[in-house]
Amino acid sequence: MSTAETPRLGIPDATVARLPVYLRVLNSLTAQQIATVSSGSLAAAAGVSPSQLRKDLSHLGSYGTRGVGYDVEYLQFQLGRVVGSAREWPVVIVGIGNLGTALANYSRGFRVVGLVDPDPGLVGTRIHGLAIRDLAELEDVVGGSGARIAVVATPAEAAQPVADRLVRLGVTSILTFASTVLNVPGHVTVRRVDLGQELAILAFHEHRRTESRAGTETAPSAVPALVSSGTGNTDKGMGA
Amino acid sequence: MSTAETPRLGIPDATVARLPVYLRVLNSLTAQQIATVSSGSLAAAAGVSPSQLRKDLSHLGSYGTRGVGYDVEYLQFQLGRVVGSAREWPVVIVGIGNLGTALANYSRGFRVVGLVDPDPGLVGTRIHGLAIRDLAELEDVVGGSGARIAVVATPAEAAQPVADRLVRLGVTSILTFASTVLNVPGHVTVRRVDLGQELAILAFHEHRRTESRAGTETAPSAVPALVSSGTGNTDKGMGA
DNA sequence: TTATGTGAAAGCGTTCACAGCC
DNA sequence: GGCTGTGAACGCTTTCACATAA
Repeated sequence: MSTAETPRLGIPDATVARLPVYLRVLNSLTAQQIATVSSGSLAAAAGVSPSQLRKDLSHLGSYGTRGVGYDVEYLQFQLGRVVGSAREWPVVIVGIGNLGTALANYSRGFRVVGLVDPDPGLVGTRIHGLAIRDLAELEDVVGGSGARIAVVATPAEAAQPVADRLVRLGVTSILTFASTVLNVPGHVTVRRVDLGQELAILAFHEHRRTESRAGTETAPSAVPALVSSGTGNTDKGMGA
Repeated sequence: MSTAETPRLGIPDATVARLPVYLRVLNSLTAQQIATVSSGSLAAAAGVSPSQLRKDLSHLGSYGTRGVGYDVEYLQFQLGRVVGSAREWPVVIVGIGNLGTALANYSRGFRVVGLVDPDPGLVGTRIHGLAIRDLAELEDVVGGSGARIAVVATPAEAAQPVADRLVRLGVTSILTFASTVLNVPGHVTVRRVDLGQELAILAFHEHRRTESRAGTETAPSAVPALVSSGTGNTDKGMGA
């Protein structure tokens, strides 16, 4: 063990969830031809505190230069290596409604290799040159592409059966938009994004606001704000 | 202050994020004409542990009956009251691409009162009877509807200017799908859903899996699984 | 002097275990 | 007996403060 080339397994989940954000900011910095960046600026752009950014990066290794900052390109490379975004993962999308279509048009960091939908009127349609295939051929599509990541953008009632088939086909990562909770074996990673739920959470915050405006005898107290701008800088001070 | 009718301000954010899930399960139980439910069943259906469900509900009040469980309809009512889903919040959607359209078709617990897009080819088109209006008229649309919740489903570069205008119009809750981090005043709640990022996180997990399969000299160690099925029941035991 | 990297402390969230009530 | 409600323990995440290096 000479130079610390070890990315070290065991990165906290919370950190993993933020790495793609950092990577995106770095991409934007590269586009602006910015070669070096400090933890303060990078953190501000990513909407986190500088110390959190440094702690996050420290889990991957020491890729910065003290007194200077981070070399954008190098850090970008290292992050890309860890996140796996460097390699483009094959992804299969099940359910080509508005949401599925939106995903199909995405193509950063991964490659859509399969589109599946049960609607006969949709089967055969092409998105970016890729034809939509029938749900019955799911086994073929997944098996043929070797995809391990799948997106479930079907109605709620279809989600679980589809997930079961996906898991049987060797899929180990699922992104679902269905409002139901998917039941999968422990070795499968599921991420659920529920648009209705996101709005319901916002509704709660509005509800709380109007309630406190009605003003019972509870202290007014400043609203904490779940996610605000990254203005609450800590550390020592912040560079302009 | 006699009976505990106080929903108590200061519910943990993590709990707030789960309440809509519980509410959805309760709706489904009502549809099945089920009158009573235990924390165990409800938790299983929601994909959380029974103790977590009970703790979550305990923040709202004591709405269950010991030895029996929860009255579905009553709990549904109380949860709806807290979440604010009972009242249908007016929502404005900016950016009517595939994502915006998907949102526009949603209509549970809130009411879409405005659709806005800069594309002249789209302006005038109706979704569920509501006409898409030009981005230039955003002030009119938001002001006229009194909406406090807005969805930003625009390309990344348009998100910040749109958010600025929304905030100026009195919007205090924003759901954004743009990959950039929105800069807003502290009193505004922002929730960001980045589809590309969700996939990037899954890609990381796949990356980690294949890496540990390649097996460097690091200990193999069982993969933790970020989100699995709720099979890991704790408490005492689990019913069927 | 600057800005990173990191132990230590503080803050949250989840799980446990059991008291309390039906 | 059964199941809820909840203090206490535990573990994870974030923040702080400073040692470290250019």
